[in-house]
Amino acid sequence: MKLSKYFVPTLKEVPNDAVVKSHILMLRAGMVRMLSAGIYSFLPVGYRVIKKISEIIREEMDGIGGQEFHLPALNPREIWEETNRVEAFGDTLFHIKNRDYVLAPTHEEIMTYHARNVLKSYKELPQIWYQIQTKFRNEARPRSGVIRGRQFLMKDAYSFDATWEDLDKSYALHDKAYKKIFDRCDLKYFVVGASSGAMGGTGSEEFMVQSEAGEDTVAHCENCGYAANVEVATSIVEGKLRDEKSEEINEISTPNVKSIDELCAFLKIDEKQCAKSRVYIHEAKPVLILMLGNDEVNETKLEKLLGGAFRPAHPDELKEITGADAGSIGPIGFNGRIVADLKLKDGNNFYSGANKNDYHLSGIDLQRDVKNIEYDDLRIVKSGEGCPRCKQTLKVFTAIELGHIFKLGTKYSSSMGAMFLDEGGKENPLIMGSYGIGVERVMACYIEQHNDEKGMIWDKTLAPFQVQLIALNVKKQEIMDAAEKIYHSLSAKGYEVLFDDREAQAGFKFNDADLLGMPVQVIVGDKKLKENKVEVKIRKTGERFDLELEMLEDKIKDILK
RNA sequence: CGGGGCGUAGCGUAGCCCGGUUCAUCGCGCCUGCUUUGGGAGCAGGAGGUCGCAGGUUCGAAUCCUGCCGCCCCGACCA
Repeated sequence: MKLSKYFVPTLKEVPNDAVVKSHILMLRAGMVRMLSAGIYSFLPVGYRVIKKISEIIREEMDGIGGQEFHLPALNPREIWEETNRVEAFGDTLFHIKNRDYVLAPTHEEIMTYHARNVLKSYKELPQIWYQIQTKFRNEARPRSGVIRGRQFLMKDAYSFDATWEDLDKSYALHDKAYKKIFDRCDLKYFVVGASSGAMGGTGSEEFMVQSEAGEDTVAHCENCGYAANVEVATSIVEGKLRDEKSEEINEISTPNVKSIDELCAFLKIDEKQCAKSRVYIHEAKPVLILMLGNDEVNETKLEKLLGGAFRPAHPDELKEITGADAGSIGPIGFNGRIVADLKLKDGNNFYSGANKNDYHLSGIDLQRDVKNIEYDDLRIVKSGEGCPRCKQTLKVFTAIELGHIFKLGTKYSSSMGAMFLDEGGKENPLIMGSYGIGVERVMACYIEQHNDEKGMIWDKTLAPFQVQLIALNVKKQEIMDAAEKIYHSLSAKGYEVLFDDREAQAGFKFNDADLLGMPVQVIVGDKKLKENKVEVKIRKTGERFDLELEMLEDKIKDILK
């Protein structure tokens, strides 16, 4: 492809509404343009990457026996009523105004619709059906460029099995295929497991990539692969907190000390000696939650423990319940249920609020002084804590969900009446799984992981072109002749070559080439051509060297092998 | 949907507080010509704008007021 005729509108400056690295680079490299919030046009270079990712997905899906479909995005609303998902999706579902259609946000219903009309016998199972197709979701807030859009490409797959054991097999096949896909795309990812357990045998796994643009916060252990959403993540409780000798309780005047940090500074103590208090109202009764130091309460865990609705106490309630304001509350004399995080278990010599404004107590022994105390895992896991599985260090960070595999069970087949006859002639609902990959997210995540200050860095697998051929000074006939010759011979060998034949300064072309980030740059210039040589630059390493013209093809073959 | 920010040429911006003789600025990009050609060139000339939209205040509005639209960020939400 000749760049002089190819639509690649690169930008030198960063468009002001892009914040996320991948978004900035995709815009600057002329790969995408925004049409409206969360709606993007893919330009030729960007679309080449999408096609390559799609092709890898196809190969791996076909490899596990998947059959590719292409379903309509326009769906009659009534099909969605069968599973009650018009209501479930609510405002996220796009509705067509002048006919009773919706724009499909996913395709469980449509796949199940086809399955119920066709799959009548266990002999026809298992089936894996998939497609790579545009989805529509009326996201309240699209963000991060292509990462969260109102219209996006998704590979969605659905499995139909006769038994739960067979579902496990279909699920395992997808798990394997997904790992191959993301490995081939050269993504550094990890898997977050979640055994929902709502229906026997159901489960799901999310394939995640670490990114500041991520929307989930996860705890991950690089050593053993433990990964969990921070809402449910746990960490090991380190060491003992109990000193040999328990001090006596002592009241200390602490004027204007509110936070743990202020308390530590004021008394010159470590935060690990402090028990922080949080009061919640559960079923109209106060519950005191004690946390060690600056640990935060994980309300998801708390909800599991308390069951039912609860909320943080209002400031005026605090005063009424404890006799003090936030900052001076503690367990001694607290009238109500007291639950402490496991890190505090049976500890002594703690500092905590005195339930009297501007006073704290020292020498609190939870064993001795707080008789009715309960313990549970209530804290939000923080980076640096120990992995619950292998005790190595956990990292907490935000991540993007790239893919999700899910054992659906019979939810859709039951509600839509998709039944088959088993060996005994008995009618059963099909047992289903669903499996998704966000195609643009694969691209965005790749760019997030493979870039430098100059631009993107493509590996040969996903690169829009493998070689960027740069002719310096296109007005010189010898240079153009040589470059044209290289262009045609490499193209003839099947290489994808982007030929920069534009009339521009050398620096301009080098910068564009670095921005676009093709794996290999071949530079044809005056001086080296006189020695019958061209220069080759490897984008990833920055390495550059001169090569005899005759050696070029072999070398490129070698680099791209 | 709540909070914050922004909207001036293809992109990035100045001017807005304090309305008018800097009032539409500057850089990049674009067009023409000449020069230049190994890290985003130089000179000369040129094209490109309903200052997001609508209404209001005023002798006069990019500038002040009201409403709307759009975009970004934070949060809530996310089968």
